[in-house]
Order: sequence, then C-alpha cells, then structure tokens
Amino acid sequence: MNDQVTPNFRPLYQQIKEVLLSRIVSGEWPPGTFIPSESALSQQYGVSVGTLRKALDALANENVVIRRQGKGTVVATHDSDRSLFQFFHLVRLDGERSLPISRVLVRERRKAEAIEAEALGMEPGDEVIHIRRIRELDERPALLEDVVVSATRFTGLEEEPQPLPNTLYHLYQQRFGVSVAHAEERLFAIAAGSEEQEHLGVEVNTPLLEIRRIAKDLQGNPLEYRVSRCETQHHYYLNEL
Amino acid sequence: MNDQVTPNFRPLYQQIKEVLLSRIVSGEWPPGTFIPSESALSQQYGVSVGTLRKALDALANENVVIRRQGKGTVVATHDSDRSLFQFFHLVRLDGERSLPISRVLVRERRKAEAIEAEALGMEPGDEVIHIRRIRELDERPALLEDVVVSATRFTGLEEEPQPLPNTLYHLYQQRFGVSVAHAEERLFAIAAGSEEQEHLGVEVNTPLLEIRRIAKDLQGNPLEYRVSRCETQHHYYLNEL
DNA sequence: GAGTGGTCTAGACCACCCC
DNA sequence: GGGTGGTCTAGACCACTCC
Repeated sequence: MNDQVTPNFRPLYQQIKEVLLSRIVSGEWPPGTFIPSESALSQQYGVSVGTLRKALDALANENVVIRRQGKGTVVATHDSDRSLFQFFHLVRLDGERSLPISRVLVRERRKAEAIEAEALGMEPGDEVIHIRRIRELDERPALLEDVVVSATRFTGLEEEPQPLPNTLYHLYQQRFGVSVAHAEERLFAIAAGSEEQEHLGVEVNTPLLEIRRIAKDLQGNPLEYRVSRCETQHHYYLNEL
Repeated sequence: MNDQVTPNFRPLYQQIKEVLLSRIVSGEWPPGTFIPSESALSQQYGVSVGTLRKALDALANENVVIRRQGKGTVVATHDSDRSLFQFFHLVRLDGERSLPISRVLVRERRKAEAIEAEALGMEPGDEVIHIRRIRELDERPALLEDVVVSATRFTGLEEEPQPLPNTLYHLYQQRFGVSVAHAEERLFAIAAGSEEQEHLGVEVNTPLLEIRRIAKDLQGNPLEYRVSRCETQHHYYLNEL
C-alpha cells in the first residue's frame, strides 16, 4: 500500500481487508457484483497476491464475499442459498428446512420504546418503524414477529411496495444499501398470551420460544431489533456448535 | 508426503491435516501437550512449511488445536478458557457469563431408551450410563440435566470419583481419551412438570427452555445425548450468528 | 539468543469456468 | 485459450516467549 505508512502496527492484510470492506460498504461494489481479480487488486495496492488473498479469504470467512474458483469473487447477497439460512434456525421436526411465508399484520411509524431504543443505540423517543407479521411454515402459523428499525435509517419502509418481500434483509440490502452481517440472539421460554392465541392458534399459556435478535451491519452497528415468538410443537430451533 | 501416492485428488494440506488429526485422536499427542514445530513437521512429511501451516490453521479453526506465537501449537483441552463456553450458552440477564456448579441426583447404568439409542447410534436395549444433575448459577438452580452415554464406551463412568467434576467433557477427555469437538442442539419450549417444580423451584407449567444436545467427537461420531431443562427468568440462551 | 508461530513476498502450476 | 481462484513452494523478516 502506498498510503497508510502509519507507525501503528497492524498486519498489512488486515489493512487491505478493511479498505476492501469500506469499498463494499460505500456501495462501490454493490451486493451481487464481481470485484476485481486478485492480481488486479494486488497491483492496485502494491502488495503481493498472497497478502491480498489473505484479506479476501478473511472476508469470505465472514460471509461478506463469496469466492468461486474459475469465476471470481462476488459480494454476498441475502438471496444466495448460503445466506438464506444463516439467520433462520427453525427446522421442522423431521429435520427438513424451508423458508417461511410472511403475512404482515401491522406496519407503522411510532416512537421507540425504551428497550428498542437501547437495542438499536437510539434515544428513547426517536422514531422507529414497526412491522408485525405472521410467518407460516408448511401452511401453519409458526412465528409471530415484531420487527423494529430506525425510521431515519429506513425512511420510507413503512410505505414500501405493499407485499413486503419474504426476506426483509434482502430488502434492506437492495432498497437501503445495508447488509445484515451478524446478529445476536437471546432465547427465552415464555407463556402464550391472547395475541399468540389469536395468531398462532395455540392455547393461552402454551410454552413458546421467544427469540430477541439484534441484527448488525458489516461494521457491527445495530440495524434491527426483532422479537419472534415461536411455537415448538411442530418445529425446533437448531444450533450447531 | 511419501505415502499417499493415490490418484484420488485431494489437496495436500487436507491430507496432512487428517494425518495430524489421526495422530491426535490416537493419543500420540494427548490434549494439553505441544506438538512438534511447523518446521519439524514439514521436514517429517516432506512438504513446505506453508502447506503444513494451512493444515494446522485448519485444525486451529476447528478448535482442535490452539496456536500461540512464540510458544507453539498445543492440543486443545476442555479446561481452556476458550473452550469452556463453547458448549455453555446460558447467560445471566445482565450479560455476565459464569460456569454452573453441579449436584448429581442420579447415576445409573440401564438400557437405552429408543430416542437415546437413535441419538447415539446404538441399538435399542444397549446399555447406557445415565447421569441426572442440577446445575446452579449464582446459587440458584438453573438447569435440570439428563446426560446419557454409551456404557461400553464409557465403562466405569457410573463408579467414577464420587464428586463428579463440574465439566463432564474434561472428564471424558482425561479419563476416556475422547474429546467433544462439535454438538448439535435442538431447542424447544416446554411446560415444567413436577420434577422441574421440585428441582428448579418453579411452579408447574412454568415455560422452560429444553435443550436436546448430541455431542460429537473429532470425527463426528455421537458421544453423548443430553437433555437440559432451563429456567429463563434469570438467564437466557445466547447465540451469536 | 534461540525457537516458535505470524507476516509477506514472488513465482510456478493446477482445477475450474466460460467463450 | 484465457482468466479466475486454489494449491504448493522457498525464503526472508517480524513479533512473541522463554531462558
């Protein structure tokens, strides 16, 4: 690299990795596009191919980028098969995995509640967009989901095309230019209330799995707070360690 | 490498990786010991240091081995700080993580139930060792846990030193020479029964988190089937994606 | 100072994809 | 056949640990 002659020691490949990441985040290489080849980039930055490979491999490990021998390196999208199940862990009892179909119940703009503001790093009272939906698996309601995002960062989401797409993260990426890269999920067991009774078709006090997720962008900033209540008679939450 | 002139194409570093893994599994390098240096191993196998590095890095990524600049490469143990929380995801509501203290209720040898036999790849009726214990966090019972392992693979476990160690996987490793490397967890929401009422101090029908885990060794063979019922008033299950 | 793993380089060849 | 990423090599130097 020509710039970055700073005395702070960080491995070259990490600096390269961050530069590449910033070019992705900036929108210079939108999701789905091919980035320049290893040799082109290594010349561009004046480093060896090996060093540049280490940077790209690191990005690939974090699912930021997908590499294919013979084809090239692509910025990851949320509709690729690999990404689809990164954030969806519900599995049918027989082990089959499929994506749910969504039905939106509520889409509104309102002030953030305290817990939402804290999760999103906002001030209480800042405006958010709230989406509530049912997600069905095998034509059976499986999830009651409340999604909350910043109204300033996602301006206009509450008026989006009437049928909201099934995978919100794909919409975030295409419409708002932000990619969900990581998430933190906290799981609780709760008792169904009247809302869950109505929408999930379970009796009041049925045990449900509650998943509170904070989804974060490529740099780790919180993007979305989502609470899902899930029926576990016909599905379970799968985690591989 | 001198052997392995087979025509089936697999990258050299993967073959090296498997050879190293087999030497670890065989007990030649027990957990906690340092394996030979990169240069020594590369000479031993007649490959370049870079290739050997790739093999070792892969093993490090899978937590089989831990590498430390200036010191060497050590076979991972289940008491290292890194490993301790790989399989323990319960977190206190304020975010603090600590390991639970266990109290054994049952330790017996009996025939496997159908679901246990299936999980462990055994025949129904084969003998298993069953351990039931309470695990306390902050002096409050948090988990009621049933652990089932093959009685032939873990011969003598039912008569182990009376205070069973807190971390069973450490015992498996030291006493039986097997390391738990991976696990698959299936999470359900269930209602507390009388047993949970008695041992966890919750009312009957309180929603609980049930975690069904199949723990596997370095080669992916099932080692242990464990069902934990967990109270989520004071803790939650944390999953980072 | 000696030994370890970590970084970086430069170059060769291979497997894969597409034209 | 030309381009891509994947493998393998050989060697230099650096950062860290321990004696």
